[in-house]
Amino acid sequence: MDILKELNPQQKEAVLHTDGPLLVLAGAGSGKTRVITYRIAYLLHQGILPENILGVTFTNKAADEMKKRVETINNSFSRQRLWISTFHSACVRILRAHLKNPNFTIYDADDQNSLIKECLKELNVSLQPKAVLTTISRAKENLITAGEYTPTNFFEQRIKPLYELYQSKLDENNGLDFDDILMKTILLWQEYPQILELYQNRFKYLLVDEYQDTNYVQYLFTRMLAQRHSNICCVGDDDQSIYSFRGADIRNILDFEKDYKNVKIIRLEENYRSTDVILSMANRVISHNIGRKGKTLWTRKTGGLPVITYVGADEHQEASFVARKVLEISGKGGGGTTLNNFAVLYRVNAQSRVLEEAFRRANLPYSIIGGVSFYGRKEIKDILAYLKVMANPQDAVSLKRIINVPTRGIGKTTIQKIENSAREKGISLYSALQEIQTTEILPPKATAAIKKFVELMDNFINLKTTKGVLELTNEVLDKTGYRQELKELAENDRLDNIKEFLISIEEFETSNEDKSLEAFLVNISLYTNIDNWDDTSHKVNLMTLHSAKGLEFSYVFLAGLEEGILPHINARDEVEKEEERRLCYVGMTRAKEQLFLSYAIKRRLYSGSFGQPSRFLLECKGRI
DNA sequence: CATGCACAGCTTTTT
DNA sequence: GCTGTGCATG
Repeated sequence: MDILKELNPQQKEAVLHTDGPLLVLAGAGSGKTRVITYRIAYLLHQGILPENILGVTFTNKAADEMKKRVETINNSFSRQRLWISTFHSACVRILRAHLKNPNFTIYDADDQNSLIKECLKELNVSLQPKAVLTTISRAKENLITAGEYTPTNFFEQRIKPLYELYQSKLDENNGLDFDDILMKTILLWQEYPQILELYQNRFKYLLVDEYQDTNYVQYLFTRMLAQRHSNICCVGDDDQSIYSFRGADIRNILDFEKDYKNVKIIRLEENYRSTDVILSMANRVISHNIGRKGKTLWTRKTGGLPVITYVGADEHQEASFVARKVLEISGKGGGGTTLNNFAVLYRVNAQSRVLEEAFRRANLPYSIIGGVSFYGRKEIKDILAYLKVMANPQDAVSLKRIINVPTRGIGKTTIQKIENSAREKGISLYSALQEIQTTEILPPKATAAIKKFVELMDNFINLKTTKGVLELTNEVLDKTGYRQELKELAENDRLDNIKEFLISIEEFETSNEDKSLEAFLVNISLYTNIDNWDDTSHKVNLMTLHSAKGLEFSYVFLAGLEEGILPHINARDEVEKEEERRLCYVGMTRAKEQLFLSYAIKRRLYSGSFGQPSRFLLECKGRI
């Protein structure tokens, strides 16, 4: 097979070792994606059926890219039958196939927030919604249901009833939060072993990307599937584990040898990305971490441009320096390097503002990756809420979001009354709205408004059977007066966003087999802002260190290398400090040609003051 | 029911 | 120091 010639000995070994558990410790830029894609292509070449392979990644972008790359190597298989997807979309697919009520709504962070606020109010508890949600999420990540949750301290005692109420509300709404998607899949398998068996038999070959970032449920997912055939290949880098705050457990990769018998471990240590100068600096920083699997990256690219350290008097100077350097390098020789080859990486989103100002002053186009996502915009969420109610009228969170948007005379007290009556009767909020015409607990004006709203929604729901998503959405925009209102208020940005949203629907309809409203909503819910990032437009990329993982750029700036920012002030113990160090390492290893490190002596951020150079700077240079 | 003001709260966030 | 949220007012 010709393709094997394009691999180095270790990569080749990883591709050829198809049977039995395999752990590939792939350093930054060592051709990890190449190994996974070639491995899949090789399996197919060996006559393994596409439906017998499952590849799991963390982002849709990674999954899409992988699928594309497999296709370029080997085009003679049915792409429909090959599953390369994120953990979440794989689980949604499984749940939709086996759950009694498969038209569930996926609740995002916003929806979760509204729901938990309701719970806090109802139970008259004053805790931060975020803290409660994090605790619940952590429980679900560890497969602990509301019923099983056993408090061990006062805080958890207060959480328990909240978790129970929150979960019962989710169930009533037929809604699943992101953690439910994973947890319920495992619970399904535990309850119905024959369903698990079905998938064990189907997926004879498993590939797991970014294994260092898996949490307990994700680990279980792979473990349970692999139990039968043990053909599992996990690829990861313990030095790039940066999501422990989301429940990622570095032990999954460190204990791989204990979990499986006859484990083969292959290290990919040749780096094809960075120059020797950059790499040795990154190596020096990460070597300060203990508890690593241990590996040393090397490169054939000897020498290279020097790493530049800049000390600014304040954050504005630092930002000007970055903009100046970008101008200088990109302008060199009248053409130089295009702007998409530059990235500015920072620890916290709040740092982006000063940088943006500097780029605007310098007339340099930039794009921010992350921050508020497109689908997180109010107008998009409003329209989506209409579509969600159509797909699942039980979804009271979405229903309450749009019941008075645009305003149609259904106020807070009215909603409260109907909610109460719904609870008394034990029916959904939407059913209560439908029944309202025959009761007289409401003033005639409110009753009329509700009647009109229900008529509108019922009409939409009827249209669902005959019209596609695009037509439905246009119908919503027109019949609700939403578009009209935005026009009257001259909200042009929002109108543009809606136009873009309509375009994304068209794209969905042309590129997907299942064009149903339900499929569209799943698609949207599981998409994130990094997924539709256009890395070819000529703009400087601004993003957090977290968002930068998996990406590479010719020129990389690490801004704000100060004690308190990186490592972050909240990273208190040594374990957390090590994760900050890995974050720094991830940032450094993004650079292909040149790396710039900067910090400011004085910085205004959250009214705090920083200014001490980061310990990581000292560690990599030995001096400042 | 929309508007305005005070006030909390602020790390990262693949889904 | 800034921004989004929640409550009170008109």
